[in-house]
Amino acid sequence: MDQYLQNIIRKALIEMGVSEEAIPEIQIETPRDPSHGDSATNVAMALAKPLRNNPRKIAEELVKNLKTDPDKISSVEIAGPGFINFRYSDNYLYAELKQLLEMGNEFGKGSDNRGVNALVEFVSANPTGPLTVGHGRNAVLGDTVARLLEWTGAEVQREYYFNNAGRQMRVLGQSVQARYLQQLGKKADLPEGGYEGEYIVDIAKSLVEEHGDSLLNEADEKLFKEKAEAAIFDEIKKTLERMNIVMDSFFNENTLYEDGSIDQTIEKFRKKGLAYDKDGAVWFKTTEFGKDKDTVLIKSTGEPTYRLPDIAYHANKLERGFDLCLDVFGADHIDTYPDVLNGIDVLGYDKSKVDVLVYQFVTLVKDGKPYKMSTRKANFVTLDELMDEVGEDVTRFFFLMRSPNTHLEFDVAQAKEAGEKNPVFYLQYAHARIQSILRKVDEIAEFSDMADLSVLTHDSEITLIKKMLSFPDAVSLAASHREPHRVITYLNELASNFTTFYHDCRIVGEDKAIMQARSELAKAVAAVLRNGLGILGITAPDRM
RNA sequence: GCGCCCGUAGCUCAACUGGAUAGAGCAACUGCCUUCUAAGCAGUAGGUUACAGGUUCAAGUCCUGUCGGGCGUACCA
Repeated sequence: MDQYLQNIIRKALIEMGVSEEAIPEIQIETPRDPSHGDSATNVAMALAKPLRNNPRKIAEELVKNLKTDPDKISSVEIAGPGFINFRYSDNYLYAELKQLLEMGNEFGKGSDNRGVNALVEFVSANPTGPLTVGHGRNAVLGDTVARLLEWTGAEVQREYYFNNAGRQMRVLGQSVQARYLQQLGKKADLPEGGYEGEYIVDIAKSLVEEHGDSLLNEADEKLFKEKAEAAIFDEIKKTLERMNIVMDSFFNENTLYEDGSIDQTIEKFRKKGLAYDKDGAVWFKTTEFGKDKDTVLIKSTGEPTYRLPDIAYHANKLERGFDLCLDVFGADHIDTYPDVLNGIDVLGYDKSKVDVLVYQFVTLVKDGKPYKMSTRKANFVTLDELMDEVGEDVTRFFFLMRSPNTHLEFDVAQAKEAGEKNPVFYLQYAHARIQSILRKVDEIAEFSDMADLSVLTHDSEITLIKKMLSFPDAVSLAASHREPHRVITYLNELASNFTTFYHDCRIVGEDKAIMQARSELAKAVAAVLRNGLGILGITAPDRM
C-alpha cells in the first residue's frame, strides 16, 4: 500500500510540473489518531519551502491531480497544516484479509534481508558457571533478533563464542580441585578469588563418584578444569534449550591461536605501523582513531588481552563470508567495539558488515527490592532457578518487553502472578480464547462455500483487520532496529483490538454467513498471534 | 576529568527515527459474570516529556549548556 501511494503521489507531482529532482522522499505514515485516516503523507509540507507556497495549497493541487483506485482508497482528505490523509476502501481490506488467511503461518515474513547471510553471536559466556539472570537478557535478545532476521528473509547462524584458556578458567579448575580434596576429607582452601558457588561442590562430588580418590595426586588443576568445563557447558546447553535456544556453532577462542590468526593479526598491525612494543607489552595505537590512550594487545606476560582475539575473531567471521555479523553484548563492553571495528578495518575487511546490539543491565527485583548479584560470590540467581519460579514463557517475555537500550527491571513477584499483573498471559489468553470459540463453531456448524468477508462491517471488525495488516510492518521495524519489544507492543495492541471485537460482536449463534466470516476473522487473529509469539519464542496455547 | 547510555503519569515503560490532542500496564476510584474463557471489558483520575536556550511549517524525538542516574575509562573478561 505504501508503495502504491508513493507511486500515485509521485505521478501527481509530476503532473503538477514538479521536476523529478525536486520531489522529496515521499513519507507515508500511519496517523496516531484513526480519525485522521489510515495512511498520511507530509509531502505538501516538505514541498512548501522549495515551491515557496502554502502547504495547504500544494496539498489541494496535489489531491486534484491524484488518481486513486477506488478499490484501494475510499477517501482523500487534507487536514491540519497540510497533511494528506488516505482512507482504505473496505474492498481492499477484505482482499488483504483473504490473502492473510491463505498465507497463515507465513504471514508477516518479509524480504528486507533476503539473501543476507547473517551470523548472530550471543550468550558467549565463558564456562565458569551456570547462566545467570544477567546472561538471560543477552540470550533471549540474541535469539529473538536472530528470529527477526529470519522472518525478514535472512539465513541466520547462531554462534556461541567462548574462551577456556584464561586465568578465570584456571581459577575455576583450582576451585574444583579444592572442593574435591575437601570431599575426601583433606584440608584444602579455595584459591584467591575462587568460585564459591554450590555447583562447584556438585562437580567435585560427581568426580568422587566417578573416580573415587584416584585423582588425589593430580599435580595441577588441568584435569579438574576440563571436567568442570564439560559439566558446566552441559548445563548451559540444557538451560538454553529450555529457553528455546539452540546454537548452531560453538567457537573456541583457542582456534585463533592454533590457526595462527592471532600472530598474523599482530604482524599486519605492525606492518601498518599500528602496533608497537613498550614496557614488554605490545600496544595497539588506538590514539590514531581518536582514543586518549593506546591499548594493550599483548601483556608483558606474553598473554594477549581479550581485544586481540576479539579482532581476529571478527576477521574470522568475515572470512567465513557473512554479510552481517551481529554481536550482542552488555553496556559494559561497549568500549571495545570501536577498537574491534578499527582493527578489522586495518586488516582490510568491510567493517560496515559488523553490527552490534548493546543492551543495558538487568536489575532483579525481589520482594520489591533490587537484588545485587555477583557470579563469583555465589549470590546470583541462575536462569534455571528463575524459570523454575516463573516459567519459560514468562522469562523470555520479560527479557524482551523493554527496549534493549533501557535498564530492565525484572520484578519476580509480578512475573509470578498468574493473572492480571502479568502481561504475557494477556496475549496467550487471547489466542486460547479464539481456539475455544473455533472449537465451538466447529461443533455446531459446517460451511461449504467460501466465506463472504464483506459482511465484516462493524467498527471493531474493521479496526481489527487493519491492525492485522500492519503486522509485517511491525516485524520489519523490529528487525531493522533490532528491537524485539516492538513486536510485543504490536501484539498487545492486536490482542486488545481482538478483545474489543470479542465484546462487541458474537460469533457463535449469529447468522451462518456472519458466523463464518467472523470465524475466519478470528482464525486470522490467531494466526498473527501465533506468528508474533513464535518470533518471541513463546508458546501460543490452545487452552488455558 | 573524559566517553557511551538514560531522565516521559505515583511505579515499570511505549511513542512507527521530526508530525496532528504524548499512550499502555501496575497501583487508586466507579461500574460489568443466566449470553463464544471475568487470566476479561467499560469508565474516572493522573503530565510544563528533568531544567534553560537553539534549529523549523512542526521537537519527547535533532543541536548546545546545566542538573540527576547507570556503565565504562586496567598489562581483568
